[in-house]
Amino acid sequence: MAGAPVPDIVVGRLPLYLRALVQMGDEAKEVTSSQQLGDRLGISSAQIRKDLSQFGEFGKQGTGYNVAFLIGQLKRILKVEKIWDVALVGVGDLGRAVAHYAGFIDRGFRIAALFDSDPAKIGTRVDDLLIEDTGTMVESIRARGLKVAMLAVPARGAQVVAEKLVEAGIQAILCYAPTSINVPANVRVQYIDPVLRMQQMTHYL
Amino acid sequence: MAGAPVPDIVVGRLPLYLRALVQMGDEAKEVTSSQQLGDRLGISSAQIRKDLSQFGEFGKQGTGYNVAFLIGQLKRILKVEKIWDVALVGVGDLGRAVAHYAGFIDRGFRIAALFDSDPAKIGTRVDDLLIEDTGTMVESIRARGLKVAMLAVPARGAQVVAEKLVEAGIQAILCYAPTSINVPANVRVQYIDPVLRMQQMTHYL
DNA sequence: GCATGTGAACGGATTCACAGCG
DNA sequence: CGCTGTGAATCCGTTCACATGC
Repeated sequence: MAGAPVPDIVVGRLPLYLRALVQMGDEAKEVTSSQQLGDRLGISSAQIRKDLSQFGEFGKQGTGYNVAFLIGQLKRILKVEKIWDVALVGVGDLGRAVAHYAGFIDRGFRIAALFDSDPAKIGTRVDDLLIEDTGTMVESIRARGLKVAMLAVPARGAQVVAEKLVEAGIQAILCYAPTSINVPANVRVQYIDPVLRMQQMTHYL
Repeated sequence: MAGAPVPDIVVGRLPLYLRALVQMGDEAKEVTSSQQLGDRLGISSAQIRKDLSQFGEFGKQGTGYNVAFLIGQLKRILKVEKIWDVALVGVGDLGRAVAHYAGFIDRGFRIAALFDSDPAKIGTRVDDLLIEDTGTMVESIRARGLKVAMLAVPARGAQVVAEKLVEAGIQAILCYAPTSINVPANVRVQYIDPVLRMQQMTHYL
Protein backbone atom coordinates (compact mmCIF):
# COMPACT_ATOMS: atom_id res chain seq x y z
CA MET A 1 0.00 0.00 0.00
CA ALA A 2 2.63 2.54 -1.00
CA GLY A 3 1.72 6.15 -1.70
CA ALA A 4 0.37 7.46 1.60
CA PRO A 5 2.94 8.94 3.95
CA VAL A 6 4.09 6.31 6.43
CA PRO A 7 4.27 7.51 10.05
CA ASP A 8 7.78 7.92 11.37
CA ILE A 9 6.97 5.73 14.33
CA VAL A 10 6.29 2.85 11.96
CA VAL A 11 9.56 3.36 10.10
CA GLY A 12 11.27 3.35 13.47
CA ARG A 13 10.08 -0.18 14.17
CA LEU A 14 11.20 -1.64 10.87
CA PRO A 15 14.88 -1.86 11.88
CA LEU A 16 13.76 -3.75 14.96
CA TYR A 17 11.88 -6.23 12.81
CA LEU A 18 14.86 -6.55 10.53
CA ARG A 19 17.20 -7.23 13.42
CA ALA A 20 14.97 -9.95 14.82
CA LEU A 21 14.47 -11.53 11.41
CA VAL A 22 18.20 -11.68 10.78
CA GLN A 23 18.56 -13.47 14.11
CA MET A 24 15.88 -15.92 13.03
CA GLY A 25 17.72 -16.44 9.79
CA ASP A 26 20.89 -17.20 11.74
CA GLU A 27 18.88 -19.83 13.59
CA ALA A 28 17.99 -21.37 10.23
CA LYS A 29 14.35 -20.43 10.61
CA GLU A 30 12.74 -20.19 7.19
CA VAL A 31 9.27 -19.04 8.03
CA THR A 32 7.80 -17.01 10.86
CA SER A 33 4.57 -15.31 11.85
CA SER A 34 3.62 -11.91 13.20
CA GLN A 35 2.92 -13.68 16.47
CA GLN A 36 6.40 -15.18 16.79
CA LEU A 37 8.09 -11.96 15.80
CA GLY A 38 5.96 -10.05 18.25
CA ASP A 39 6.78 -12.42 21.09
CA ARG A 40 10.49 -11.84 20.57
CA LEU A 41 10.12 -8.11 20.49
CA GLY A 42 7.38 -7.55 22.99
CA ILE A 43 5.13 -6.07 20.31
CA SER A 44 1.61 -7.18 19.41
CA SER A 45 1.13 -9.27 16.30
CA ALA A 46 -1.50 -6.84 15.03
CA GLN A 47 0.99 -4.02 15.25
CA ILE A 48 3.52 -5.88 13.18
CA ARG A 49 1.00 -6.87 10.54
CA LYS A 50 -0.28 -3.34 10.27
CA ASP A 51 3.21 -1.88 10.05
CA LEU A 52 4.26 -4.25 7.30
CA SER A 53 1.01 -3.78 5.40
CA GLN A 54 1.94 -0.13 4.93
CA PHE A 55 4.60 -1.23 2.47
CA GLY A 56 3.07 -4.22 0.75
CA GLU A 57 1.71 -7.71 1.24
CA PHE A 58 4.67 -9.75 2.32
CA GLY A 59 3.00 -12.70 4.02
CA LYS A 60 0.95 -15.73 3.06
CA GLN A 61 -2.33 -16.40 4.79
CA GLY A 62 -2.25 -19.52 6.89
CA THR A 63 1.53 -19.68 6.60
CA GLY A 64 3.19 -16.46 7.73
CA TYR A 65 6.25 -14.72 6.38
CA ASN A 66 9.27 -16.12 4.62
CA VAL A 67 12.19 -14.92 6.71
CA ALA A 68 14.72 -14.37 3.94
CA PHE A 69 12.18 -12.68 1.72
CA LEU A 70 11.01 -10.32 4.42
CA ILE A 71 14.61 -9.47 5.31
CA GLY A 72 15.15 -8.52 1.70
CA GLN A 73 12.04 -6.38 1.61
CA LEU A 74 12.90 -4.56 4.82
CA LYS A 75 16.44 -3.89 3.64
CA ARG A 76 15.04 -2.46 0.46
CA ILE A 77 12.54 -0.25 2.31
CA LEU A 78 15.18 0.94 4.75
CA LYS A 79 17.70 1.37 1.94
CA VAL A 80 20.34 -0.74 3.64
CA GLU A 81 20.89 -3.24 0.84
CA LYS A 82 24.04 -1.33 0.05
CA ILE A 83 26.61 -0.03 2.51
CA TRP A 84 26.44 3.67 3.38
CA ASP A 85 29.73 5.51 3.76
CA VAL A 86 29.58 7.63 6.88
CA ALA A 87 31.55 10.60 8.18
CA LEU A 88 32.49 10.60 11.85
CA VAL A 89 33.23 13.93 13.47
CA GLY A 90 35.04 14.00 16.79
CA VAL A 91 37.75 11.47 17.52
CA GLY A 92 37.92 11.68 21.29
CA ASP A 93 37.34 8.67 23.50
CA LEU A 94 33.74 8.40 22.39
CA GLY A 95 34.50 8.90 18.71
CA ARG A 96 37.28 6.30 18.82
CA ALA A 97 34.92 3.81 20.39
CA VAL A 98 32.36 4.49 17.68
CA ALA A 99 35.02 4.17 15.01
CA HIS A 100 36.11 0.81 16.40
CA TYR A 101 32.60 -0.56 16.80
CA ALA A 102 32.39 -3.67 14.68
CA GLY A 103 28.60 -3.77 14.55
CA PHE A 104 28.06 -1.25 11.78
CA ILE A 105 29.45 -2.91 8.72
CA ASP A 106 27.19 -5.96 8.73
CA ARG A 107 24.13 -3.80 8.99
CA GLY A 108 24.69 -1.22 6.34
CA PHE A 109 27.25 1.34 7.48
CA ARG A 110 30.96 1.95 7.06
CA ILE A 111 32.86 4.76 8.67
CA ALA A 112 34.69 6.22 5.73
CA ALA A 113 36.02 9.53 7.01
CA LEU A 114 37.18 10.95 10.33
CA PHE A 115 37.32 14.60 11.34
CA ASP A 116 38.64 16.42 14.38
CA SER A 117 39.71 19.95 15.23
CA ASP A 118 42.65 18.97 17.46
CA PRO A 119 45.92 19.68 15.60
CA ALA A 120 47.58 16.89 17.58
CA LYS A 121 45.19 14.37 16.05
CA ILE A 122 44.88 15.71 12.52
CA GLY A 123 47.03 13.69 10.16
CA THR A 124 47.21 10.67 12.45
CA ARG A 125 45.29 7.49 11.76
CA VAL A 126 42.72 5.29 13.46
CA ASP A 127 42.76 1.84 11.96
CA ASP A 128 44.27 3.12 8.72
CA LEU A 129 41.71 5.88 8.47
CA LEU A 130 43.17 9.38 8.32
CA ILE A 131 41.90 12.02 10.73
CA GLU A 132 41.15 15.14 8.72
CA ASP A 133 40.82 18.75 9.80
CA THR A 134 37.29 19.95 10.49
CA GLY A 135 38.40 23.14 8.76
CA THR A 136 38.37 21.32 5.44
CA MET A 137 35.50 19.03 6.35
CA VAL A 138 32.81 20.63 4.23
CA GLU A 139 34.76 20.25 1.01
CA SER A 140 35.92 16.76 1.91
CA ILE A 141 32.43 15.50 2.63
CA ARG A 142 31.10 17.18 -0.50
CA ALA A 143 33.83 15.70 -2.63
CA ARG A 144 33.03 12.20 -1.45
CA GLY A 145 29.31 12.72 -1.67
CA LEU A 146 28.69 11.49 1.89
CA LYS A 147 25.10 11.82 3.02
CA VAL A 148 25.28 10.36 6.54
CA ALA A 149 27.33 11.49 9.53
CA MET A 150 27.90 10.64 13.15
CA LEU A 151 28.59 13.38 15.64
CA ALA A 152 30.82 12.56 18.62
CA VAL A 153 32.06 15.98 19.67
CA PRO A 154 31.46 17.61 23.07
CA ALA A 155 27.98 19.09 23.59
CA ARG A 156 29.38 22.60 23.33
CA GLY A 157 30.58 22.16 19.78
CA ALA A 158 27.74 20.07 18.44
CA GLN A 159 25.56 22.83 16.98
CA VAL A 160 28.39 24.44 15.04
CA VAL A 161 29.55 21.12 13.62
CA ALA A 162 25.99 20.15 12.76
CA GLU A 163 25.60 23.31 10.70
CA LYS A 164 28.77 22.54 8.80
CA LEU A 165 27.55 19.02 8.14
CA VAL A 166 24.32 20.40 6.71
CA GLU A 167 26.33 22.79 4.57
CA ALA A 168 28.33 19.83 3.33
CA GLY A 169 25.18 18.10 2.14
CA ILE A 170 24.74 15.64 5.00
CA GLN A 171 21.11 14.56 5.31
CA ALA A 172 21.19 12.24 8.31
CA ILE A 173 23.04 12.77 11.57
CA LEU A 174 23.47 10.35 14.44
CA CYS A 175 24.24 12.59 17.39
CA TYR A 176 26.20 11.11 20.28
CA ALA A 177 26.71 14.54 21.83
CA PRO A 178 24.53 14.95 24.91
CA THR A 179 22.62 17.94 23.58
CA SER A 180 19.88 18.80 21.12
CA ILE A 181 20.86 20.27 17.79
CA ASN A 182 18.77 22.34 15.42
CA VAL A 183 18.93 21.57 11.72
CA PRO A 184 16.66 22.24 8.73
CA ALA A 185 13.58 20.04 8.46
CA ASN A 186 14.99 18.15 5.48
CA VAL A 187 17.86 16.81 7.62
CA ARG A 188 17.17 13.89 9.94
CA VAL A 189 18.71 13.64 13.38
CA GLN A 190 18.72 10.76 15.82
CA TYR A 191 20.20 10.91 19.29
CA ILE A 192 22.16 8.44 21.36
CA ASP A 193 22.40 9.51 25.00
CA PRO A 194 22.56 6.54 27.35
CA VAL A 195 22.17 8.77 30.38
CA LEU A 196 18.70 9.86 29.26
CA ARG A 197 17.68 6.21 29.18
CA MET A 198 19.20 5.55 32.58
CA GLN A 199 17.47 8.52 34.16
CA GLN A 200 14.17 7.41 32.70
CA MET A 201 14.51 4.04 34.40
CA THR A 202 15.63 5.28 37.79
CA HIS A 203 12.40 7.20 38.17
CA TYR A 204 10.63 3.91 38.72
CA LEU A 205 13.05 2.45 41.25
CA MET B 1 -0.93 16.45 40.47
CA ALA B 2 0.71 13.32 41.84
CA GLY B 3 -1.25 10.15 42.39
CA ALA B 4 -2.38 9.14 38.91
CA PRO B 5 -0.02 6.89 36.97
CA VAL B 6 2.22 9.03 34.78
CA PRO B 7 2.62 7.79 31.20
CA ASP B 8 6.02 6.36 30.45
CA ILE B 9 6.39 8.65 27.47
CA VAL B 10 6.20 11.63 29.81
CA VAL B 11 8.84 10.21 32.15
CA GLY B 12 10.99 9.68 29.10
CA ARG B 13 11.00 13.38 28.31
CA LEU B 14 11.96 14.53 31.79
CA PRO B 15 15.65 13.64 31.39
CA LEU B 16 15.63 15.72 28.22
CA TYR B 17 14.25 18.68 30.11
CA LEU B 18 16.79 18.15 32.84
CA ARG B 19 19.65 18.07 30.38
CA ALA B 20 18.55 21.30 28.72
CA LEU B 21 18.00 23.02 32.07
CA VAL B 22 21.48 22.09 33.26
CA GLN B 23 22.85 23.63 30.08
CA MET B 24 20.86 26.78 30.79
CA GLY B 25 22.25 26.80 34.31
CA ASP B 26 25.76 26.57 32.89
CA GLU B 27 24.91 29.62 30.83
CA ALA B 28 23.99 31.41 34.06
CA LYS B 29 20.34 31.59 33.09
CA GLU B 30 18.22 31.88 36.22
CA VAL B 31 14.72 31.77 34.82
CA THR B 32 13.21 30.21 31.74
CA SER B 33 9.83 29.48 30.20
CA SER B 34 8.16 26.49 28.64
CA GLN B 35 8.51 28.34 25.35
CA GLN B 36 12.28 28.76 25.64
CA LEU B 37 12.80 25.21 26.76
CA GLY B 38 10.62 23.95 23.94
CA ASP B 39 12.51 25.95 21.34
CA ARG B 40 15.77 24.33 22.43
CA LEU B 41 14.35 20.87 22.32
CA GLY B 42 11.98 21.06 19.39
CA ILE B 43 9.02 20.37 21.65
CA SER B 44 5.87 22.47 22.03
CA SER B 45 5.53 24.65 25.10
CA ALA B 46 2.15 23.12 25.88
CA GLN B 47 3.72 19.70 25.96
CA ILE B 48 6.32 20.77 28.45
CA ARG B 49 3.81 22.49 30.70
CA LYS B 50 1.54 19.49 30.66
CA ASP B 51 4.37 17.08 31.36
CA LEU B 52 5.61 19.08 34.31
CA SER B 53 2.10 19.60 35.67
CA GLN B 54 1.86 15.86 36.15
CA PHE B 55 4.29 16.17 39.03
CA GLY B 56 3.43 19.50 40.61
CA GLU B 57 3.26 23.22 40.01
CA PHE B 58 6.82 24.31 39.48
CA GLY B 59 6.36 27.60 37.63
CA LYS B 60 5.15 31.10 38.37
CA GLN B 61 2.52 32.67 36.16
CA GLY B 62 3.83 35.62 34.26
CA THR B 63 7.41 34.65 35.08
CA GLY B 64 8.20 31.10 34.12
CA TYR B 65 10.38 28.54 35.85
CA ASN B 66 13.37 29.05 38.11
CA VAL B 67 16.09 27.00 36.46
CA ALA B 68 17.89 25.80 39.58
CA PHE B 69 14.64 24.95 41.32
CA LEU B 70 13.28 23.00 38.39
CA ILE B 71 16.57 21.11 38.05
CA GLY B 72 16.23 20.10 41.67
CA GLN B 73 12.65 18.97 41.21
CA LEU B 74 13.45 16.93 38.13
CA LYS B 75 16.41 15.29 39.82
CA ARG B 76 14.16 14.38 42.69
CA ILE B 77 11.45 12.97 40.42
CA LEU B 78 13.98 11.02 38.39
CA LYS B 79 15.80 9.93 41.55
CA VAL B 80 19.17 11.14 40.37
CA GLU B 81 19.96 13.42 43.28
CA LYS B 82 22.26 10.69 44.54
CA ILE B 83 24.69 8.67 42.45
CA TRP B 84 23.59 5.16 41.46
CA ASP B 85 26.20 2.45 41.56
CA VAL B 86 25.95 0.40 38.39
CA ALA B 87 27.14 -3.06 37.36
CA LEU B 88 28.61 -3.40 33.89
CA VAL B 89 28.58 -6.85 32.32
CA GLY B 90 30.80 -7.52 29.33
CA VAL B 91 34.21 -5.90 29.10
CA GLY B 92 34.91 -6.26 25.41
CA ASP B 93 35.58 -3.25 23.20
CA LEU B 94 32.09 -1.93 23.75
CA GLY B 95 32.09 -2.53 27.49
CA ARG B 96 35.47 -0.87 27.86
CA ALA B 97 34.23 2.16 26.01
CA VAL B 98 31.19 2.33 28.26
CA ALA B 99 33.38 1.92 31.33
CA HIS B 100 35.59 4.78 30.20
CA TYR B 101 32.77 7.09 29.30
CA ALA B 102 33.12 10.18 31.44
CA GLY B 103 29.58 11.39 30.96
CA PHE B 104 27.87 9.20 33.55
CA ILE B 105 29.19 10.45 36.84
CA ASP B 106 27.96 14.04 36.52
CA ARG B 107 24.49 12.85 35.73
CA GLY B 108 23.84 10.29 38.40
CA PHE B 109 25.68 7.07 37.61
CA ARG B 110 28.94 5.43 38.57
CA ILE B 111 30.17 2.14 37.24
CA ALA B 112 31.00 0.28 40.39
CA ALA B 113 31.49 -3.32 39.27
CA LEU B 114 32.69 -5.09 36.14
CA PHE B 115 31.93 -8.64 35.06
CA ASP B 116 33.12 -10.81 32.22
CA SER B 117 33.23 -14.53 31.46
CA ASP B 118 36.62 -14.50 29.76
CA PRO B 119 39.23 -16.09 32.08
CA ALA B 120 41.91 -13.96 30.47
CA LYS B 121 40.14 -10.82 31.64
CA ILE B 122 38.91 -11.92 35.05
CA GLY B 123 41.16 -10.56 37.78
CA THR B 124 42.57 -7.79 35.60
CA ARG B 125 41.57 -4.18 36.06
CA VAL B 126 40.05 -1.37 34.04
CA ASP B 127 40.87 1.96 35.63
CA ASP B 128 41.41 0.37 39.03
CA LEU B 129 38.14 -1.51 38.82
CA LEU B 130 38.48 -5.28 39.09
CA ILE B 131 36.88 -7.49 36.45
CA GLU B 132 34.96 -10.23 38.25
CA ASP B 133 33.76 -13.60 37.03
CA THR B 134 30.18 -13.74 35.74
CA GLY B 135 30.03 -17.06 37.55
CA THR B 136 30.01 -15.25 40.87
CA MET B 137 28.11 -12.25 39.58
CA VAL B 138 24.77 -12.94 41.21
CA GLU B 139 26.20 -13.06 44.71
CA SER B 140 28.48 -10.09 44.10
CA ILE B 141 25.65 -7.88 42.87
CA ARG B 142 23.41 -9.02 45.69
CA ALA B 143 26.08 -8.36 48.29
CA ARG B 144 26.54 -4.81 47.07
CA GLY B 145 22.84 -4.22 46.67
CA LEU B 146 23.19 -2.95 43.11
CA LYS B 147 19.88 -2.20 41.40
CA VAL B 148 21.04 -0.96 38.00
CA ALA B 149 23.11 -2.70 35.35
CA MET B 150 24.47 -2.15 31.87
CA LEU B 151 24.72 -5.02 29.46
CA ALA B 152 27.52 -4.97 26.90
CA VAL B 153 27.86 -8.63 25.96
CA PRO B 154 27.36 -10.09 22.46
CA ALA B 155 23.73 -10.48 21.38
CA ARG B 156 23.98 -14.25 21.77
CA GLY B 157 24.68 -14.10 25.47
CA ALA B 158 22.40 -11.23 26.40
CA GLN B 159 19.32 -13.20 27.44
CA VAL B 160 21.20 -15.52 29.77
CA VAL B 161 23.04 -12.67 31.42
CA ALA B 162 19.82 -10.67 31.75
CA GLU B 163 18.21 -13.52 33.62
CA LYS B 164 21.12 -13.67 36.03
CA LEU B 165 20.90 -9.95 36.59
CA VAL B 166 17.24 -10.29 37.44
CA GLU B 167 18.07 -13.10 39.80
CA ALA B 168 20.63 -10.84 41.43
CA GLY B 169 17.99 -8.24 42.15
CA ILE B 170 18.74 -5.82 39.31
CA GLN B 171 15.69 -3.74 38.45
CA ALA B 172 16.91 -1.60 35.56
CA ILE B 173 19.01 -2.71 32.61
CA LEU B 174 20.58 -0.60 29.91
CA CYS B 175 21.13 -3.02 27.07
CA TYR B 176 23.86 -2.27 24.54
CA ALA B 177 23.58 -5.72 23.02
CA PRO B 178 21.87 -5.54 19.62
CA THR B 179 19.00 -7.82 20.58
CA SER B 180 15.78 -7.78 22.54
CA ILE B 181 15.76 -9.40 25.94
CA ASN B 182 12.80 -10.71 27.90
CA VAL B 183 12.59 -9.95 31.60
CA PRO B 184 9.78 -9.84 34.19
CA ALA B 185 7.48 -6.85 34.03
CA ASN B 186 8.89 -5.38 37.23
CA VAL B 187 12.32 -4.99 35.60
CA ARG B 188 12.90 -2.03 33.26
CA VAL B 189 14.97 -2.34 30.12
CA GLN B 190 16.19 0.36 27.79
CA TYR B 191 18.11 -0.29 24.60
CA ILE B 192 21.00 1.45 22.91
CA ASP B 193 21.45 0.26 19.34
CA PRO B 194 22.83 3.00 17.12
CA VAL B 195 22.29 0.91 14.01
CA LEU B 196 18.53 0.91 14.54
CA ARG B 197 18.62 4.70 14.53
CA MET B 198 20.78 4.82 11.45
CA GLN B 199 18.54 2.43 9.53
CA GLN B 200 15.51 4.48 10.45
CA MET B 201 17.11 7.56 8.92
CA THR B 202 18.32 5.96 5.73
CA HIS B 203 14.77 5.04 4.80
CA TYR B 204 14.14 8.70 4.05
CA LEU B 205 17.26 9.33 1.97
C1' DG C 1 0.93 42.13 30.26
C1' DC C 2 2.77 37.57 30.46
C1' DA C 3 3.30 32.71 31.24
C1' DT C 4 1.45 28.84 33.82
C1' DG C 5 -1.76 25.05 34.50
C1' DT C 6 -5.64 22.58 32.59
C1' DG C 7 -10.14 20.96 30.68
C1' DA C 8 -11.75 20.25 26.05
C1' DA C 9 -10.98 19.16 21.33
C1' DC C 10 -8.37 16.91 18.16
C1' DG C 11 -5.53 13.68 15.79
C1' DG C 12 -2.96 9.67 15.56
C1' DA C 13 -1.63 5.14 16.97
C1' DT C 14 -2.90 0.66 18.78
C1' DT C 15 -5.97 -2.96 19.33
C1' DC C 16 -9.94 -5.52 18.01
C1' DA C 17 -12.14 -8.72 15.38
C1' DC C 18 -13.16 -10.80 11.22
C1' DA C 19 -13.33 -11.53 6.19
C1' DG C 20 -10.47 -13.71 2.99
C1' DC C 21 -7.38 -16.96 1.39
C1' DG C 22 -3.83 -20.51 1.32
C1' DC D 1 -7.62 -24.82 10.28
C1' DG D 2 -4.13 -20.96 10.61
C1' DC D 3 -2.52 -16.57 9.72
C1' DT D 4 -2.60 -12.41 7.00
C1' DG D 5 -4.43 -7.91 5.91
C1' DT D 6 -7.67 -4.38 7.26
C1' DG D 7 -11.79 -1.51 8.46
C1' DA D 8 -13.87 -0.19 12.87
C1' DA D 9 -13.47 0.84 17.45
C1' DT D 10 -10.77 2.20 21.15
C1' DC D 11 -7.21 4.21 23.49
C1' DC D 12 -3.71 7.56 24.21
C1' DG D 13 -1.03 11.61 23.44
C1' DT D 14 -0.77 16.29 21.69
C1' DT D 15 -2.51 20.64 20.86
C1' DC D 16 -5.75 24.29 21.69
C1' DA D 17 -7.37 27.99 24.12
C1' DC D 18 -8.42 30.28 28.16
C1' DA D 19 -9.12 31.11 33.14
C1' DT D 20 -5.98 32.12 36.75
C1' DG D 21 -2.66 34.61 39.09
C1' DC D 22 1.90 36.94 39.41
